[in-house]
Amino acid sequence: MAAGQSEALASRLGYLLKHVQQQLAAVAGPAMAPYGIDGRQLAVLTVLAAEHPLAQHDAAGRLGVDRTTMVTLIDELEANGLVERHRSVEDRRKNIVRLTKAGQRCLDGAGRARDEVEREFLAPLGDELGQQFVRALQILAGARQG
Amino acid sequence: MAAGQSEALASRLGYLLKHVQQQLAAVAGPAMAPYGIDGRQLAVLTVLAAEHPLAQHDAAGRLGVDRTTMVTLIDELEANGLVERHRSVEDRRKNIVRLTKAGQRCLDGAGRARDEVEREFLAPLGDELGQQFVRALQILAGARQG
DNA sequence: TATAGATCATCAGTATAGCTGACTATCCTT
DNA sequence: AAGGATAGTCAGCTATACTGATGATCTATA
Repeated sequence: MAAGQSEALASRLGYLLKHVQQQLAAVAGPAMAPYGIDGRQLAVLTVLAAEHPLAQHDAAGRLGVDRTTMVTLIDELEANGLVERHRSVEDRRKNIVRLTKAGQRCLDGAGRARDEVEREFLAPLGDELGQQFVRALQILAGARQG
Repeated sequence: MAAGQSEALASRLGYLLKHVQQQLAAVAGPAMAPYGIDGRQLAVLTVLAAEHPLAQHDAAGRLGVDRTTMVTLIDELEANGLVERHRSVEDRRKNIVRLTKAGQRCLDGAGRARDEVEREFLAPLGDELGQQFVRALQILAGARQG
């Protein structure tokens, strides 16, 4: 436990989660920067690559973000040529969002960078505790959804 | 893993941390509400009770928040009569912040409520994994500070 | 077939958290 | 006494994310 921190907060879940998340963001941001995207945009590319085709609305659901937030997110990605919007032919209310070639390349590079950052980030835990940590997060993320 | 979520993000640290934190906040908020404070304000009360007397600047350091954010935080707590500002006699630049009687009562009640929320939140992990999870968070929070 | 209700994307406006930079008052060093 | 550092405050900015309204489209049902 380093300089400024408080002993009294060391076991407060909210405090710990917030600060661990901030620290991850602090190292992940610079790692993504060379690819011209941030973590949220990479997450969008990731779900688009995994599940295809995907409407904006469904992508928002996968990521747990608001529909209006997704509009902005896709706007940015589209402006950078990483994704394309296409009106769905089956349901013309929907925008199908597709990765472009450049989007796929960006995902490949930035995805690798992210994986490397995550590995380094978890390194202080060692192998076993690191895996238990991720498993615990998965359980907690799943336990109260929807 | 519930309805809307993406398989592809299940192992992404940033995604998991963000959503677990949001879910904790979603249950912690209502639990604090009866005491008229939120999680950030409770954190302030907690460090003030643990370490005493504490200047605003030092409290900000303990919590890892900006000095200007602390001004607002203390403003709110003071307006509700939970803390008092006093100019330090040794160093008249500093505001010593003290819990009032009401602040102590609030901390007692809200602190218990928070502890209960945290216990319930971690319950899906079981005893052992829950403890490993908290230990992992403490290591990660400490590993890269300052 | 006509109509009512739901869904999807978008936009404008709003709220909040957190920051930077400027300012004042005070302290410390020389 | 003077210069530089520190503590608190404030105004203003940015990022994030929400609500509510709107238009287009789909679905169900009478």
